[in-house]
Amino acid sequence: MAPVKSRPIKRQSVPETLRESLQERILSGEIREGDWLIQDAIAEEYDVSRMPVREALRQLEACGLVLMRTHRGAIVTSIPTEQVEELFELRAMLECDVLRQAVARMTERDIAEARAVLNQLDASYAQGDIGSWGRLNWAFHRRLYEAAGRVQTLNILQGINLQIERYVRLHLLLTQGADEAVREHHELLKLCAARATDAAVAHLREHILGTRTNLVTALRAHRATPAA
Amino acid sequence: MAPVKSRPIKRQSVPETLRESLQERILSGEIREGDWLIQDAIAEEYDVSRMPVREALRQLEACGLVLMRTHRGAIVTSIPTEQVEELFELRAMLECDVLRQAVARMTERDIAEARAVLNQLDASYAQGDIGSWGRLNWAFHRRLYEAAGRVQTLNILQGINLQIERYVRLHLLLTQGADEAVREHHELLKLCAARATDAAVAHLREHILGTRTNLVTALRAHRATPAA
DNA sequence: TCGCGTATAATTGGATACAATCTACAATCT
DNA sequence: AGATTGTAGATTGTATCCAATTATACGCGA
Repeated sequence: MAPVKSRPIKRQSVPETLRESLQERILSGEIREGDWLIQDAIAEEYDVSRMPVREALRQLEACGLVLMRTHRGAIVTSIPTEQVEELFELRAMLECDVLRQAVARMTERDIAEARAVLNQLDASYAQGDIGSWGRLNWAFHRRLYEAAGRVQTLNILQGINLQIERYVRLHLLLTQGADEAVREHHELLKLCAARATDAAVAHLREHILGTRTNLVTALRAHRATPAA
Repeated sequence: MAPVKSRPIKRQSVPETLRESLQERILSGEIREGDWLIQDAIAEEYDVSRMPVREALRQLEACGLVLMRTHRGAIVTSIPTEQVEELFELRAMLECDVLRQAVARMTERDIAEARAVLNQLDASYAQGDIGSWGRLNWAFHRRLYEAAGRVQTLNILQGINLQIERYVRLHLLLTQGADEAVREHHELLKLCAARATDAAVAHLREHILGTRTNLVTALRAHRATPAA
């Protein structure tokens, strides 16, 4: 039997698997768009063989973060600005739809747990922990939608979030702050708690599309500069 | 310059890679939901080592067709009926949105090529070639939407299509025919050609949601039976 | 007879070695 | 000089072997 040993808790924000580590390095920008991922180099760096590396790369390919071509290796993908814009518009459509269904079924517990995540989100924002902010941002949105019971929609939204997280982080770095988003989150939660469905959905739409506009503008400017 | 050498054409409907072969066997129902995929068995069957099998399984896991658990192997996933229903509703929302944007930008060439795909679709239907039907059905829809230039939306729709194709094929097998869908496809194309955007979108919505209702009903009945 | 613990078999995860393929550069030909 | 071809290096794809883990079957005792 297990002795009085402390449980092997998985710390949440520290990448454990090879895939998670590489994913985090891509999302954080340490590994940049267009960089080649050499299996041998990664294997040596993590002190494993190339096999686990290949598995990790396959998974990253599935997420759309890298592209693998036979006998040519894996390259970190880059999403054109127009497609980043498109992804935000997809978010607006899907999240508004799922939020509408969620609000009607939300329990007090749902509200409370969403508020708890929001508090963590505020904390990470106050500390300037961009990595946690990106993760918690999606966690908050997701928690709001869970009452809808739309598993497949959430899966797709999670994939979209993974795609855009790189640019959300970059946006935070470039603009140094997103006070507006913080306020909008609180307002959104308040509207949900009041069961003001239409107002909540409208607010969410503005929140997402507003972020889209700001982020896309910053991204265009960033990409226009030669090599800042 | 290139001599009179014939191009090395890849035949489209014949699975070439291991992943494509396994995928086709899952979609066709030869490998069923809940079946375990034993690496050794597959490796021997295809006369390769287990390495390529593992790569293929990882890719299938990425598509959502199989689920891999460490040291426990890979199992063919099964989508609950409610989630199949949800996927069709996602299709309705996303495809209607993208069709609206596409119709305005369609050229005569777009129409003509969509019609060409539709003819192939009719042919495969006449021949009872369910495998080709499933593939061409999506190809037709996709061709209609391409003018919208919504790359990310099409990617997501392609993923959804892959998930539901198993059940679409099953539906065709069970109900022995989809004359209604054939007519609706022609009507949809006609409305697009006439640039009747609202009518086309409304028709598409009915087409998808109608298919949803029929398919879900059949699927529920099929799954309710013990082991037919 | 049922539950439990152990031993054995089956299966997967990873490491190393080798073969196949691609890229880059230099030498050669027109 | 420009284009083409050949060769060397780097990189990926696959096979084989071993370790780690899980599932199964058997035996034991209550």
